[in-house]
Amino acid sequence: MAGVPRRVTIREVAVDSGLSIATVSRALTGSRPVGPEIAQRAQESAARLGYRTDSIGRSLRTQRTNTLGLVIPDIANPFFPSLVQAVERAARDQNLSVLIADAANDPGVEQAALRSLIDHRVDAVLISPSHLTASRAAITESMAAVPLVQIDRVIDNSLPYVRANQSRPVQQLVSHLRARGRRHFAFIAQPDTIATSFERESAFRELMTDVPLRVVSAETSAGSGRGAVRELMSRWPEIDAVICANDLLGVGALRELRTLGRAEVAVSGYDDTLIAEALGLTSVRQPVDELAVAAISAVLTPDMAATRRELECAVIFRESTG
Amino acid sequence: MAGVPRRVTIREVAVDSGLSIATVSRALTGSRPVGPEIAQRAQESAARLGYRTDSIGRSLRTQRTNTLGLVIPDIANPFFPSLVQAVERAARDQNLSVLIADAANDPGVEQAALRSLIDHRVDAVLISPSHLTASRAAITESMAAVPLVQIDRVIDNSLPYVRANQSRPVQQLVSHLRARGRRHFAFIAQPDTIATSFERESAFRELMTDVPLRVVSAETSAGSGRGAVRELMSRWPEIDAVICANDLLGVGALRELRTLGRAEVAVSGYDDTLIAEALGLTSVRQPVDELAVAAISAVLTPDMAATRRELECAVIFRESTG
DNA sequence: TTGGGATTGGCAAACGTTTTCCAATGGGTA
DNA sequence: TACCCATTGGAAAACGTTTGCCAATCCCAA
Repeated sequence: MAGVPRRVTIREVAVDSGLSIATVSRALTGSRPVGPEIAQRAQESAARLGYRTDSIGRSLRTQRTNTLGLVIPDIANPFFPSLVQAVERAARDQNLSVLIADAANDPGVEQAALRSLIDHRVDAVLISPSHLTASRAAITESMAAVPLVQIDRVIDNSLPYVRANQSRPVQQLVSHLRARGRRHFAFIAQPDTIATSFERESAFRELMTDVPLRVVSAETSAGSGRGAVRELMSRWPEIDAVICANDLLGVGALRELRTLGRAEVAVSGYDDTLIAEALGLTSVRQPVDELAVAAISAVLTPDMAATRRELECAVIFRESTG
Repeated sequence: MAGVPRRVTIREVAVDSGLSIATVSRALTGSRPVGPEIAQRAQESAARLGYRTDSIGRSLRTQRTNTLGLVIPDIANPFFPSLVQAVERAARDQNLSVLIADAANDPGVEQAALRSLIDHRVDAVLISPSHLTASRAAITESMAAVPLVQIDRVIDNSLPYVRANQSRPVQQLVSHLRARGRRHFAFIAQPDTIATSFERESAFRELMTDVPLRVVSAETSAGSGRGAVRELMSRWPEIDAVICANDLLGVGALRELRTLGRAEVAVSGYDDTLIAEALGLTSVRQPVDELAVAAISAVLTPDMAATRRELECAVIFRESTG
C-alpha cells in the first residue's frame, strides 16, 4: 500500500511562504495578530502544501490534548451508548475528542482504564462509576492527576457530579398508576451497588411505607426479569403494577407476565432505550444531552470543585401502563 | 480542587537515581540491556517518585501514539456497542487504546471524524462505513494518511477488510425454515446503502428465484418494522416466515404480527443483540471478537494491502421460529 | 602483555509545535 | 525634529521522550 507519506511540517510552510515558523504559527492559530498580507501568505502556503498541525507537537508544547476521557461501566447496557453519543456531541461543540473506556462492570478494569486515560494525558475525565463502593479508590486516585466529574451515576456527593434525579420519576410513576386505580406495587431491583439503581429502589421503598413492600432483586438481564416476575407473582398474586429498575428487566417482566396470562399488570422500565419504544414499555428518559453538556462545562471550569448539578428526567408513558 | 500537580519527568528520575536520562529510559522501556544493579536503581527511583512515562513526549519522539481509531456508523444501533467492546478488548491485549468516533449515520460527520482521528495521529483506523457509496471519498482520502481497514461493513473489495459472510446465515435460515414446513417467505430490508444489509437482502433474493419474491424496505426502527409487516401481510396473506435485516425490525415484526393475530408466522432478526435474546427472537450472531482481533492484526501488519478476511456467523435459533 | 570485541553508560540531537523575548518599523504627539 | 509607544516579525527556548553515536570498561584469546 501507499505507505504513509511524511507529513508536512510547519517548517516547510515557513520556508515555502518565506516567513518564520513563529509567524506561520501565529497566522494559523491567531494566537497573536499578524499583518493581513502576511496572514494570507501563510494560509495559502499551508493550504497548498496540505499542512495540518501536528497535535502531538502542539500537545507537548501546550500541555493540553483537547481530549476528554469517558469511563462507562458497561457499553453493552443500552443506556450508555446514548450517553456516549451525547458526550461526543457536546465534546465536538468544544472541539474536543473523546477517548472512551469501558469498565466492563469490573472495578479492576475500571481502575486500569482510568490509569490508561491519564497516561494518555486526557485533559479531563467523565466517569459513570461501575460500583457504589469499589470504584471509590480509583476515582480519588485519579482526581490527583486530572479534573474529574461523575456523570449520571454518583457514588460520592463530596466530589463533583452531574446527575439526574432518580427518585422523582419513580414518584411520578407510582402516583400516575395510583390515579389510574393501581394499588399493589412491586419493584424489580438491580444490584444495589449500581448507584442509580440504588436510588430508584430507595425512592420506591419510601413510597411504600404505609403499604406492603414488594421488592425482589435481579441481575441486569431480561432473563433475570422473567424470573423475578415469577417470584413476585407467586408470592403476591394481587400485584397489579411492576416497576423495573431498567428497560431490560422491564422487557423480561412484560414477557413473563404475558406467559403467565397476567398481561393486565402494568409494567414500567427505566432509561427509555430503543427496546422500550419498540415494545411500548413505559420508561424514564434521562436528559443525556443536558447531562453531557453540563458535565463537560463543569469539568472544564477552573472552580470545578464547586460543581454539583442535578437535572430532571421525564417519564414516557406507553401502552405497558395502560 | 487540588489543581493538578506537576508530573514527574524522566529527568527527575535520572537525578534521583544518579543515572543519565538515557539509561533510565532504557532501564524502563527495555529498549536496550542495562546492568542489573543499574536497572534496579532506575526502577526504584521511578517507583518512589511515581514516575509515569509521558505519552506525548514519547509519541513525539517515536511518531507512534499506540492509539487506534474506530469509526462506527451509529452507536445507537445496538450491534455496534458489541463491536466496540470487542475492539476494545482486542486492542487492550496489544496495549493499544481506542479512540471511538460515531458517524451518526452521516457521511459528512464520518468524514469529519476520520479527519479528526488522523489529526490525533492514531496509528491506524478501523471503519465500518456508514454508506455504501458516499463513504468512499473520505475513506480513500484517509488511506493516504494512515493504515485503514474496513471492519464488518465493506464497501470496497479492493481495499483491506475484515468481514463476516452475510449470505450464508440467510441461506441457513431459509433452509431451516423450509425443513420445518415454511413455504412463503418475506424479507424486511433496510436501506440498501448499508453494506451488510444489502448483502443480506441479495442473499434472500437469490434464494427466491423460483418462488414469489416478497421484499419490503424499512428504516432501521421497530416502528418501521411494524409498518412493513402490515404492508406484507395485506399484500401476501399467505406469508408464513419473515426474515428481517436486523433485530430491531424483527422486534417490530414480532409485535405487529401478534397484534394482527398472526403470531404463528416465523420471524428472524439479525445481529443477535440483547433484544433478540430478551424476546426469544431467532437471530444471527456475528463473530465480533474474531472480527476485532483479525482487523487489528490486519491493520498492524506491514503488508496490510493484502488483507482480506471473511469469517462466519452463527444462526441462533429461538422461539420466534418455532 | 596486548589487541579486539562485546557490553553498557552518557551526551546530545532530534521529534513539531507554541510562546517568550527582542528588535525593527511606523505613527502619533510634543 | 525628537521621543515614545504600539505593532508585528523573527530567533530561540522550551515541552519530555527515545535513540544514534561515542567512549569507557571488561573479558577473552592470542
